[in-house]
Amino acid sequence: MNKLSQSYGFLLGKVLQQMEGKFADTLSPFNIDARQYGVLLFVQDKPYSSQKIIADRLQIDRTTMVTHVDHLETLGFVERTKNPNDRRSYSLMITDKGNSVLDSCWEFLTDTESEVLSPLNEQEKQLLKDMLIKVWSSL
Amino acid sequence: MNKLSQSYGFLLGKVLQQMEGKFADTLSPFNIDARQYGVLLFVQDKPYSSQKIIADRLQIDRTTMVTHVDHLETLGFVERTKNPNDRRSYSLMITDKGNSVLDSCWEFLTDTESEVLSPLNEQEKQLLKDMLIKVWSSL
DNA sequence: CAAAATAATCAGTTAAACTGATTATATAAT
DNA sequence: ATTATATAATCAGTTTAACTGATTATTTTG
Repeated sequence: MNKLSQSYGFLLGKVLQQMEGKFADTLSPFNIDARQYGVLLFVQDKPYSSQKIIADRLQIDRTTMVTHVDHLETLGFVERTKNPNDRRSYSLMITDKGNSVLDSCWEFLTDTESEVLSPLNEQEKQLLKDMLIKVWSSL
Repeated sequence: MNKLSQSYGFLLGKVLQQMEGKFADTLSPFNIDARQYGVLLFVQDKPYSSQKIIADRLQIDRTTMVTHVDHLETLGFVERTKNPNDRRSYSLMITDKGNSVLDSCWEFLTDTESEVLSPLNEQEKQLLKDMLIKVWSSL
């Protein structure tokens, strides 16, 4: 076994590359990518969030967030309303259409994850998730 | 805990994003990125490989591989020589300079990985590596 | 009230990977 | 042996995603 295929960066990247390709199969019919799906999930979970909040939590560039939200708004998946307590920012809300897209895709996306991680048993998958959450929480 | 921060795709992506940012600090003084470092590691491990072989093994697009190798060759880190058994392909060889770049960076890169994964203990890190290798091997 | 900070946006740039076509060489089929 | 097919590498041009730096509107601080 060589250095490259022992390195975390390489391994994480290749596993992710595989997943993202398959995610795209599910999401492209809805004209969004995995990051936009993530933003939509965030807005569903934390309604009234501002773009700044989402950008910070998801570590997405502020200007990139603008284009993501523009896109989701154009598709009618989220709505921007001015936050009355701070009119510089928007309160984002997911729409019924947005909710239905999340629902339509969720099972396919988790199936994709399971498919890619199929060499692992249930216990290992849970362990992997726990470890990744532990690491992500510390960032 | 919400759906997003429970999803493997999201978690893998964010952990990787963190690592790649730090890898860049180590590698940019040498004017290469993590993928080019990976190609260089591959060539060190499997000398005489063709671009096609590397592209297949590392799942990198063939034309992207051309630019990676162009770049590494320009920097004097690899050499292209025509394979006498199949003059369509090159045999790539790492140079002394290439070896020395690999050596100079390796410790910093593995330290970066450890730093990002620092919430995990040694046993967990090994377990994570084993699981990622298991998944990657199946792809 | 004036100055500094913040949220969102915009125009323009950079960077990475991809598409499709081309050249040189090798392999397979008749 | 000759023709047709396949392969490795390359090139020009496109696409895509994210980033930089400046601007506007609004809020907070001094």
